[in-house]
Amino acid sequence: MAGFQAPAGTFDVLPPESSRYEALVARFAEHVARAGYGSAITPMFEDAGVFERLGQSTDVVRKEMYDFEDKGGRHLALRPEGTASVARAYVQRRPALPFKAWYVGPVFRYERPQAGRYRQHHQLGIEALGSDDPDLDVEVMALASGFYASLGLSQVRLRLTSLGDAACRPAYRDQLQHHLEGRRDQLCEEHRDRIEENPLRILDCKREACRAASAEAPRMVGNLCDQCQGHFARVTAGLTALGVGFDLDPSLVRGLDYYTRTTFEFTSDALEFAHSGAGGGGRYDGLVEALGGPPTPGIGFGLGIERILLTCDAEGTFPAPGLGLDVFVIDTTGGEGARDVTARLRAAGLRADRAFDQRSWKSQMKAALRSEAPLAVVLENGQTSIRTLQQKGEAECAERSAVVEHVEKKLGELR
RNA sequence: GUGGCCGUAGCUCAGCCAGGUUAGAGCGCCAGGUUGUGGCCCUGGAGGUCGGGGGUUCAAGUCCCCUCGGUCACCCCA
Repeated sequence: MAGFQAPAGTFDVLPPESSRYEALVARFAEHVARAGYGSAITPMFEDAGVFERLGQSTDVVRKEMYDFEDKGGRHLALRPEGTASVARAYVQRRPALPFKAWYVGPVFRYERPQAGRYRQHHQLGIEALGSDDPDLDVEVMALASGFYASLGLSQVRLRLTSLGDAACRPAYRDQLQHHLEGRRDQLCEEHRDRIEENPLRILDCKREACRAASAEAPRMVGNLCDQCQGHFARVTAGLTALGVGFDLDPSLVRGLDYYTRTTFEFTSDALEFAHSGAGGGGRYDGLVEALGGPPTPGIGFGLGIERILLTCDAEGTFPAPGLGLDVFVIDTTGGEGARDVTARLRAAGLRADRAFDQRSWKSQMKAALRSEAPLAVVLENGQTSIRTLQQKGEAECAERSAVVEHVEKKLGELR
């Protein structure tokens, strides 16, 4: 166990599990491409200021960011989430609106690792900039919801609320603050002094003290301005029309401060509470402006790949696809035959693997069976044969020179 | 960042509480036997700085301290 290990909170994804990651990303790409989202590839690090615009009361930025100074004295940070980079790219490049993009990649947060919680995890996400049409909110949530469903997941729930906007949130905030101040000594120790900083966060506190104190507290959804209320009504009606199930959750508060209006989270009932969050997102109509761009509405979501796969495990769905080998070459005559035949099979477009190191027949046979290839080509003294592997069958002799054609024919018969 | 539990073979673990010959098992791996040259079965083999460092002791996998990593709760989130 001496030597190097992956840094705390990071991990390696090796075959066969890695094929599951790839299949998940491929499925996501296909799913959102159908709705007109193209892929955005942005840097994994940015000027730290890009993320600081996400809000100073968010832990992800305030205390969990991997920031550092580079050799040129620039203050940079590994991205702690995906939205800010896409928004920054929009401000810098100004693609035509609406701008719809998806992304995949690692994000970094300096946290205490735990099951389902890492210092580097991977997110899939989409962002749609340039429209405040509530139908776009519906599209975004429906895409996420449909993606979970396409994986065979049935225990992922969409929880939804509206956080209002610049017109109604400040007034609500004051009202909430006032309410909580009257009950300051009832709050848990942690939150007693955070009423001014972020009173909304207290609504989400799990401690009995805070829950009691905030039980009667006014809720944002009940204090929306007319426009936000209209927007939210269109959103819920749209989801219902499309058959996307959701639960209204007025206590929902998300970790990033930039959210406005529609805000949502996907949680899996199949996972432990501590890491049950499988994705989340919402509208961020002020973010582009905060990053120095023109006032531009936007909405998007980020989904945690590891959490999704944990959920798949818990629900017994979306297994890792195999390598999909067509044929495995066994050679007990020294290896030159395997070298040449394998090369010819591959050149013909087949997926072929072989054993090395002149192992025994038995060992090569075991490897062939393990490979899950349906066929084996067996090279022995003066003889070449083709065998079915998944069930015992007669070996068919073949001319060495015609082995590729023979394998192709046999594969055709098996399918 | 706070607290609890855990680190022994590639994997899953026993051994530690009451320190004492060459540290074990199952699975996996390699070789041989058996089998219709094939998944079972039988025999043998390779593989371990007992996470790392320090200490106590005649003697440490076992006791103590530190450290690294994992895990659980909190915090927070994907």
